[in-house]
Amino acid sequence: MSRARVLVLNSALGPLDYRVPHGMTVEPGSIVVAPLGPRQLVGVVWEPERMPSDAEVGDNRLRNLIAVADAPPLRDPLRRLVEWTADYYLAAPAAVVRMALSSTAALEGQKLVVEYRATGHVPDRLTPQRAQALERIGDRQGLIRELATIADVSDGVIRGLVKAGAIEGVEVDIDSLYPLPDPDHAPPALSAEQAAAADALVADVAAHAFHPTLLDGVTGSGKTEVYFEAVAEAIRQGRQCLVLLPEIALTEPFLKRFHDRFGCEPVAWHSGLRSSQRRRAWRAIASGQAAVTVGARSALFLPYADLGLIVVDEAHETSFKQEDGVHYHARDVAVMRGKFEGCPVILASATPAIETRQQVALGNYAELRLPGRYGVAELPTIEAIDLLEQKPDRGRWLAPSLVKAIGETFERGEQSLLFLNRRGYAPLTLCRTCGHRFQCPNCTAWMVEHRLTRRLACHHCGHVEPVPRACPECGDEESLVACGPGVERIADEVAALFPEARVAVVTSDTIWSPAKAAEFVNRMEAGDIDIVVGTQLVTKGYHFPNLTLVGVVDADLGLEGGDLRAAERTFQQIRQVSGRAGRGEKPGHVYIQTHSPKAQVMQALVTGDAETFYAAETEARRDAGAPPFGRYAAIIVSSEDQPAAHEIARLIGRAAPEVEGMHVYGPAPAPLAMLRGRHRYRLLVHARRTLDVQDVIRGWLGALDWPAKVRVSVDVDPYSFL
DNA sequence: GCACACCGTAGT
DNA sequence: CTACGGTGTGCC
Repeated sequence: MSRARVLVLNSALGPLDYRVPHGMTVEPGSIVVAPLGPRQLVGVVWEPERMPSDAEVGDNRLRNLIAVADAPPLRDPLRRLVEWTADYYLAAPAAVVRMALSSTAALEGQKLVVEYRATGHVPDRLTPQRAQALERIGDRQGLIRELATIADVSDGVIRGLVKAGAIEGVEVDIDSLYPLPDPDHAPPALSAEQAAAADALVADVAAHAFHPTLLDGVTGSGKTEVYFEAVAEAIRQGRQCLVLLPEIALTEPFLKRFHDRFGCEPVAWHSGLRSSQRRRAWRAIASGQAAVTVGARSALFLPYADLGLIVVDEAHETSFKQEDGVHYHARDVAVMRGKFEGCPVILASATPAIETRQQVALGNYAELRLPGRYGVAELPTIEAIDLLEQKPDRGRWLAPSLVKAIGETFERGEQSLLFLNRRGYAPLTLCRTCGHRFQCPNCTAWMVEHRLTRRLACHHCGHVEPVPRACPECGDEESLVACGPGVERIADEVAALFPEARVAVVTSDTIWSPAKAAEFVNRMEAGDIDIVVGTQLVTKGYHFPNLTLVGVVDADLGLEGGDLRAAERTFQQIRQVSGRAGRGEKPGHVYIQTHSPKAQVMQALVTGDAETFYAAETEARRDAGAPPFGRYAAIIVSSEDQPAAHEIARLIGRAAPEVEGMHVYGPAPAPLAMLRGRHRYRLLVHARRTLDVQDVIRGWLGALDWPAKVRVSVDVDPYSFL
């Protein structure tokens, strides 16, 4: 009798064994449908020795597999990646497999749809509508609805023509093919530096071997053009490429640049896809038809048929770290995928993470540097504005010299960008009379006022409520005041200062789809916007030659909270947004508003001396035993029932094993003590780099038990300390 | 994660 | 005795 071990898509369950019925064949990686109780679940066949089950189930208790999906089996490298990810991030293998099978519609097999086209036969009764339809349709083919639109007639006319034999139906695959990018469509003229870097990357692609490279170039140095040459080489070899971007908003400008270089768009993968688009992309990726896929981090686990190159663009971005579900870091998992697939991995960044630079220092990653800006563009001048010296008026946030610079830029007909990493109008609303503060009912967080939507919103759980006229505490009317600035408030200030200027607010609230991003890019390029006020969304990827001024409204914002990467993140973010200035022929200027212009980060930004900053930051990390010289893991205990969460957190704390080279802090209430209605406690594990913390935590938590209402999640290599 | 069994209690 | 919600457990 033939049995199969199956990872069913249920995170609460380990691998389950099934009987393979007569006439069915499966192999490791086969995607199958399995019965589970009264239900049917999708699962993946796995090697039993790689996925041990805790209790062997006898042959007589096995149920039959129901079906094998009409999709290629998950290949070895992907299965090894799933195992590694589950192991490293202490996640259920099923939760990781789920990311690979992220389109249920794709598993339903090939689907045909009937399209219609002219037969050449002229019908006996040729009415004017029929004649018009046949003429406009020509040799085009499509659904009846589409043909009717093309011909500008009702679908009744088309149906009549089908009946009369002038149009016939043909069955075609519902998933139309993606166009093949042409590696020689429009090769750019590369500088000598760029060409040298491109050559090295092309050689790596040709070598068909795992080889991670940090492509380190200042903003505007033409990193994209360089790695596009490696992409072109992979296309020539008929192998697939994956380009990871940190957020959906960046896909739009990327698609455009890709189209310019390769003559068509790549396959896009992100959370905004409709299920039919998702299905089409998934099947094209699995069959090998998709030559180049660009996507958010979730594209990393897709079942590429033959992956020849992985690029992680803006590789330092912290948004590559997934904060819920499986807490993986896409940059690190990308390197592992390259290792299992045996293909090169390019990490492109103007401000690489210290972790990545350390890998270079250790000789694990190669490095290619692009020190100069491409073409005529010069790096912008950078100046700090001391907010203690140049105090904006009460209720204002822009210092006089920045206002003056914005005015001059506007006069010259050039564009300005003001960066503030805070959505909405004001981060806190309170009552002047009684001091009441608006707090989210589900989270330990203030409600943020959004004037565009006239709502108070919680940025953690999405709870929204209308802004009341009167204080809910004391009933006073007109007593509510907004405290602190958000981008909307800065936009108001700018509009008041420069009434003729056209101001755009760019945040995830206004740019929530690739189409919205495209619209913004078009308006910027057409010169329909004079001043942009935006969050981190505008700090990277965009290339606007007429944008010459960047103002950082509050450079100190990211330094609050004492996160171990705060200084590094501030440096990266401001450096990145500075890079938006002066990318064309006109020189760029950057003003950084800060309360501590003497601080090391600010000095590094002003002088442009990245090396000194990185060296000091690296030493500080080494002294503290912080990553990459030591490791952290966070254990988060949460429950709607606060005493239960507290009790289990204490239980876990008491059970902490004594391990040489490891220290456990807490439990303590998490900084976000309540999130989405769940009370949270945190423990922080700090360990020596060489210690297998995952193994220790597995043993530690594995010996404990807690009620189902309490959730315990582990965040290995945490980026968020909330 | 979900379906279903099991339990207690309010309501008849 | 039933109707309902809350909790617990197996699923191969």
